[in-house]
Amino acid sequence: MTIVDVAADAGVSPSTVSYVLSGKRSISAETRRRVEQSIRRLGYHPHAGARALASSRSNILALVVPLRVDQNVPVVMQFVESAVTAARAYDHDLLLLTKDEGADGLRRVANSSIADALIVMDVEAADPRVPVLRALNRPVVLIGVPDQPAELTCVDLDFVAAGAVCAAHLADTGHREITLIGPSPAVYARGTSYAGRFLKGFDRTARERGLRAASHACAPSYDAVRACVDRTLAEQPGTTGLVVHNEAVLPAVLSDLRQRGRTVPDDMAVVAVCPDDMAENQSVPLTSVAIPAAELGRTAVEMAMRQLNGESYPEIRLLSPRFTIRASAPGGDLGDPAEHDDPHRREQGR
Amino acid sequence: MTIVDVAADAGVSPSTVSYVLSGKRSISAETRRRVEQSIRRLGYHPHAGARALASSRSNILALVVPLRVDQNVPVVMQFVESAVTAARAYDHDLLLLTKDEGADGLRRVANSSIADALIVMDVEAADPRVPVLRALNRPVVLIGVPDQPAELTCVDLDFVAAGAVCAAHLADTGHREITLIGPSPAVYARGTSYAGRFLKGFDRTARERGLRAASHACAPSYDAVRACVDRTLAEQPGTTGLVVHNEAVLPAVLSDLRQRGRTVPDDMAVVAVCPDDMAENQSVPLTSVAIPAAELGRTAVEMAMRQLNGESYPEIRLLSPRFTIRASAPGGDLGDPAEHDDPHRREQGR
DNA sequence: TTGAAAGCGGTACCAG
DNA sequence: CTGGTACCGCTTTCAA
Repeated sequence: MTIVDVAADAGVSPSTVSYVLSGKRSISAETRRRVEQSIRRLGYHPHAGARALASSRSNILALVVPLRVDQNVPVVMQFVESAVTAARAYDHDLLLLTKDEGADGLRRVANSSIADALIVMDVEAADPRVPVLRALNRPVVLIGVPDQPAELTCVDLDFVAAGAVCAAHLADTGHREITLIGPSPAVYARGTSYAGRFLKGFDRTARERGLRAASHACAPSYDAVRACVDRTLAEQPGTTGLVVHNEAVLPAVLSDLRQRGRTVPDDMAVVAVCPDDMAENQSVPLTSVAIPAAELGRTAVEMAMRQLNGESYPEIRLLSPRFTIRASAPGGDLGDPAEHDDPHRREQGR
Repeated sequence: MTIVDVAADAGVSPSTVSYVLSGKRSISAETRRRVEQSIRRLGYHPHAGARALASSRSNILALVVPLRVDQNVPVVMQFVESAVTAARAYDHDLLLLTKDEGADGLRRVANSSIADALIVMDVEAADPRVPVLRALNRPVVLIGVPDQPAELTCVDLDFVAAGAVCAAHLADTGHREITLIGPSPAVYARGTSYAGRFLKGFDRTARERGLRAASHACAPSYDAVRACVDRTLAEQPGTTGLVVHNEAVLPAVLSDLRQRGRTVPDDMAVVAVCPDDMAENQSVPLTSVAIPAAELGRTAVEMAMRQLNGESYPEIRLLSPRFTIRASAPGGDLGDPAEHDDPHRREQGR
C-alpha cells in the first residue's frame, strides 16, 4: 500500500494524493472526495520513514523522563499522559527516553532525526545536558529551570509562590511555629531547583509574617519520617503546622502523627504539595498546593509545537500555584477551633 | 552529515560505510578503523527515516500503556522503565501509546511502519484490540492473557499460583478464616483477567486447605476500604488473615486496621500483592507476592525482539510468583504467637 | 487545479 | 574485501 496505489485507484497523480493529505495546496472537491475514498478503501497509511525522509519531519517528540522509581511516580505518570494526549492532538507521537541515557541519548535522537523536538523533565540546577540541548539546534522544552536557561524554553510550577502560599495559609489561620518537611536529601544533593525555590518562598513568607520556621529534608521511608518529626518536636516543640513538600511521605506523616496521638488538624495542621487526587485520598483530606502535572505536560507540548512552527522565542513560564483548602488545614471560615482564628487572613488562592 | 560525507572523508564508498555500521559483511580492519574514525570526527548519526525506508525497520517498539491514573501507577512505571532499558540494549527506542488510542492507534502505528513490533499492557479478557493485533502482521507481545490468545505471544505473572501462595501461607500459619480484598470493581467490570485468575487460585487453595474464605472488590478510597473491612468483620467475624490484591489501598487498609485497634499481624495478618519496594515501605513491612514489573518489561521486549528475528512462535509465558515473608504475616519460624503455629506448613516459595 | 520528476539518505544486490 | 547503483515511499518544485 503506497501513495502510488492510492493515486492509481483514484485516477490521479501521487502528488495530488500527497497534497490531499497535507492540505498544502487547494484541491477540487471532487478530486478530494475520490482520493479520500480510495485512502479509506485501501486502508492506506503513509510510511512514516519515507515521509520523515522527504519532509525532514518525523512527527515525533522525544520525552526524557526520570524513570527512577525513587519519587514523583504519580506526577511523572500524569505528566506523560497529558503530554502524549496533547501530542496526538498535533498529530505527533512520543518517544520515551530515560534520564539515564544522558547527553548522548539526546544527541542520538536529535541528530538522527528520530525526533523533531525534545521535552526534558527533571532538569537540575547545573544540568550537564543543558549545554548539549542548546547546541542541538532543535526545539527544546525544559520542565524545571536550570541555573543558565539562556536561549532555552522552560516551564514549571512557580515553586517560590507555592512555598509562600503554604506558609501564608498557616500564618493566616493563626499558627506561629511551622515546619517544612521537604524532599529527600537526594533531591537537594542533585540540585534540583524546585526544592530550593519552594524553600525560598516558604522561608521568606514565614519571616515576613513573623513565624518561627524550620525545615528538614526527608527521605522516603517511615524511619526517616519518624526521625524528622522527632526532630521537629524536639527543636521546635511549639510547632502546630506542617508543610509537606514530598508526596512520597504523605501517608507516613499522617500515620506517624496518629501514632503519636496528634490529631490532624486540631493538634497539627498539615499542608501538602501534591496532585489533587492524592490530596483527596489520604486518611485526612489534605489542604494542598496542586502539582499541575497535566497542565505542565500539555503546556510543554504546546511550547514545543510552537517552536516547531517558528512562532516562539525562548521563554520561562511559571504556572501559578492553585491552593485548595481541605480538612487537614482548614480556613478560618470552616468552623475550626476558634482559638486559631486570625481576622487578618487573606484570600485562599492567588 | 550524510553517509556520503563520511564515505568521502574515509576514502571509501557509501556502501562500505553502511556495512561497517551494520556489520553485515566483513570489512578489513584498516578500512573499519578509518570509517569509524570519520564517523566519530564528523559526529555522524544515520538518518532514522532514511534507514527505516530502505531497510523497512524503524528500530522502534510501540508500547501501549494504560495511562489512566486510577491505579497501578508504580507498577506501570517500573514496567516502562525496564522496557525502555531492555529496548535500548537491542538498539531500539520506545514509542508510547495510550490505551485510549484503541485499535485505530495500533493500526496507525503498525501500518505506517512507525514501529516494528507492539507491546500491549493491560489486556482484558475480551479485549477488542486482540483481533486487530492478530491481523496486524507484526510481532506483538501482550501483557496479560485474553480469552482468545491464539497466535499471540503473552507474558504475565502466574496469578493463579499467586493467589494460591497467599492462601497457602495463611493456612500454613494457622489461620482458619481469611478474606481477599481485591481490585477495584472497575477492574472486574473490564474483565481484566488477572483479577479472576488470582481469585481462582485463592479460592481453590482455601477450599483445599479447609479454610473459610470470602472476597470483596474494593475501590481505591478510604471510604471503600472502611466499608470493605466493615463487611468482612460483619459477615465473617472470625477473620484473622487478609490478602490484599490491590496496591492502591494498602496504606488505607493498614491505617483502617490501626484505627479499629487491630494490630498487624497479631490481630490480623496481612498478605499483599505488590512490588517489593512498596511492601517494604508500609507502616508494617508486608509479607507479599512480588509483582515482577521489571521482569515483565524486560521479558516482553525480549519476546518482541525474538519474534522480529524470526526465532519464536506464539507462547504464553507465566512467571512464577516470588513470595517474601515480612512482618505483616510472619512465617511460623519467625517467633510469632505460638497459637498460630502449624507444623505442616510448606516452603515459602514455589 | 493537476502532473511529472528530482531528490531525501540509507540499504543491499550485483559486480569485480 | 570493496564499489556502483537501483530502489525504499513520500514531498515539493517546476510546468502546464
